[in-house]
Amino acid sequence: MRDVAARAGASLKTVSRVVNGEPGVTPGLEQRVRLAIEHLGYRHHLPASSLRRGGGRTESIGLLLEDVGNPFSSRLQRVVEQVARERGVMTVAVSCDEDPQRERDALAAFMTRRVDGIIVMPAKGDHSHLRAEHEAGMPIVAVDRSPGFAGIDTVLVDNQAGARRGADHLLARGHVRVGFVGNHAGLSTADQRYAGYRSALKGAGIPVDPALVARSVTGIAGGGEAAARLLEAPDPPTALFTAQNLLTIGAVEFLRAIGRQHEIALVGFDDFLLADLLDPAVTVVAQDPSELGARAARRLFARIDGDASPPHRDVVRTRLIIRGSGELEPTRTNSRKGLGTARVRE
Amino acid sequence: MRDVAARAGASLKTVSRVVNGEPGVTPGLEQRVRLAIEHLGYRHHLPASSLRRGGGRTESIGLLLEDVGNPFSSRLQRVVEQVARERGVMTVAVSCDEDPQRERDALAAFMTRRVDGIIVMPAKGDHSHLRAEHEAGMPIVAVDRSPGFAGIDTVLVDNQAGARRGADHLLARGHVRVGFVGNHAGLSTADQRYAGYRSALKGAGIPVDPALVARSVTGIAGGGEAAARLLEAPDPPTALFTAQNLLTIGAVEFLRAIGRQHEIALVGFDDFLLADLLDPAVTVVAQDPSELGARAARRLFARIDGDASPPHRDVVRTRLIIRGSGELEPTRTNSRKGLGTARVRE
DNA sequence: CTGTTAGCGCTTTCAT
DNA sequence: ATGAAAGCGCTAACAG
Repeated sequence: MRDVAARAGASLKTVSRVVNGEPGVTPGLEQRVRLAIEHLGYRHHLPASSLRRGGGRTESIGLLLEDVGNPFSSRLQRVVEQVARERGVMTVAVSCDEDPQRERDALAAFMTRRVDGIIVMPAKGDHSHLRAEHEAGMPIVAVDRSPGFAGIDTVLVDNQAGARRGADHLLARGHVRVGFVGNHAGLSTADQRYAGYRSALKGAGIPVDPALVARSVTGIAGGGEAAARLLEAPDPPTALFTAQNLLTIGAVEFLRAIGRQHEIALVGFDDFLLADLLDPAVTVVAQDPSELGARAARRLFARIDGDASPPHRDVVRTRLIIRGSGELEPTRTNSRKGLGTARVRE
Repeated sequence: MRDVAARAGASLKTVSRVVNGEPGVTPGLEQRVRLAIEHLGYRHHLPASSLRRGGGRTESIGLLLEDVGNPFSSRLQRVVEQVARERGVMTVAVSCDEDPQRERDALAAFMTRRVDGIIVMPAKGDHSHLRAEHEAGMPIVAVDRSPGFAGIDTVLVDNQAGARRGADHLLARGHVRVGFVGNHAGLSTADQRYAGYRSALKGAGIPVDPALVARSVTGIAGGGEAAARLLEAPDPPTALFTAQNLLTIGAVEFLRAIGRQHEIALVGFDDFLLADLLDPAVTVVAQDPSELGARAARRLFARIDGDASPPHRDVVRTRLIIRGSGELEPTRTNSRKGLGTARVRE
């Protein structure tokens, strides 16, 4: 920048003015400065600029996700990035794979880098650090999951109502033995979905049978294994409610592998690509990650812009998408595993 | 930091030493400093630190993708982020949706933020800016697509060989009328895949029929429409080769919608989740985005660490995954479009 | 082992 | 309308 000033025969401040588009520079001078910039290949240095500037915005935000590879997360990221870009802000995304330690590390790294704000999908466990950073003045919005304490903006999905809706859908079809496969117990979303399942059973006057419940299940493989385990119960389920997208996929794979995909009803929480092309197509309780991300981003930027209103709590509704797998009738016979066993359906 | 020094009764430099874990500080003093840091809630300021430090690493890299929402991109991002994290480096991801203008903007933004390096999946079109930044000293690695000029490290997929393999697979099954559905003509990957298709036909002594080729097709909906168009040709294809994951999905949806998924053979380029659960399961030429990302990231960090060797050109092989859709025999009857119109072929 | 001084690249403040 | 000087938070270089 010094070189630019020298070459243009202007002062540092003038160059600064031109670079930042501030008014009060003679067109001729401005032209000379621009030429010098062009000629020298000068690049504005944002970090240095932020340093001196009041408030010191870095024009970047942090996004802390479970796993960028999960379709739900990546759609969320997509829209957050888009909203940020419209403001000239870049998004730094970190996957922490449900690891609280990594979450803490990433949060610390965000602080150190002085991002302007953070959107976080809290892992399970302790969130005191989150609270600490927030109280230190960092704008933070929790998305998809409750941070476990008040005082912070949150944008959540109506998990309990959605899960209840999904389970009710199966019960309405006449299913009495409905299995539940859920992810990480202790995670707010997982717990709420489980609560929704319980509430549906309770509403139908059916007791919860522990043999039909698998919790803290992880990933596609885990979902398949859990489904297998549930179907081995003495009095096995005729329907499954899977509380997360990967678990649903795992269950679908398993049912298909044993050739019972048209026999065991299935409703999944969270939609996924191609769910409508499977056979049977998978009935799901759909969330809207784009909506979630957009609201979270807007909330965050409102805070960054100085909004000091009390913490908001925004809840996005879910939608039941009927496709076929959730509308299968309960089988009357006791279910048998394995292939090729003929059975009566009635 | 000044406050910390004052409270600990030490100098700024000593605090700096403690913060950076430099040797040569008396344990007692160090303890006092740590206490003061804790008490005052002091946070190290990385941007300021970078500014003064030699070379001024920002400990961040830029990742320029087509669309973070595409599974291929998000898996790539995942692994890049992981490699970066192991070095304490954060990843700034930007989706530019094949828009060259956005690509330029994002690149400029990366420069302005002084990222330590950039991994870019070049959009089609002009890449002079890429070259310019690279010559200005920014470490850059092109991934998945050729940047259109030499001099820069690239990590590519063997698109042409992979596509040839996929098309050959269909030809070997006896198909003579093989349709091609590809994305953006002008994009290196798309062009290479098309070249692979042509080379396969040539090898079989079959001329390329323009009526069976759809290029510059975009997205799931586009893939479906293109498949529809091809099947309406006077002498329609008995097999389709779709050159990108979304196009494959679109074609699958369409074939299924018209009930001919067991009749028209299909091989897709790029694997996708659940491809093995569809009916028929979809035969694909699989790429390995994780491998691609890992190699690109390692290459980038080698450059960042000062590697000045000539540009590398790394090619990752593809793998044909046989699942069913690509092994369907050519139908002898003339194909019928729509529903119910019978026609004779020969 | 510890502290002082200078200065990274930029923008503020205040003069001119 | 333009510029000189001071300083953002930190660390390199050199003292003590």
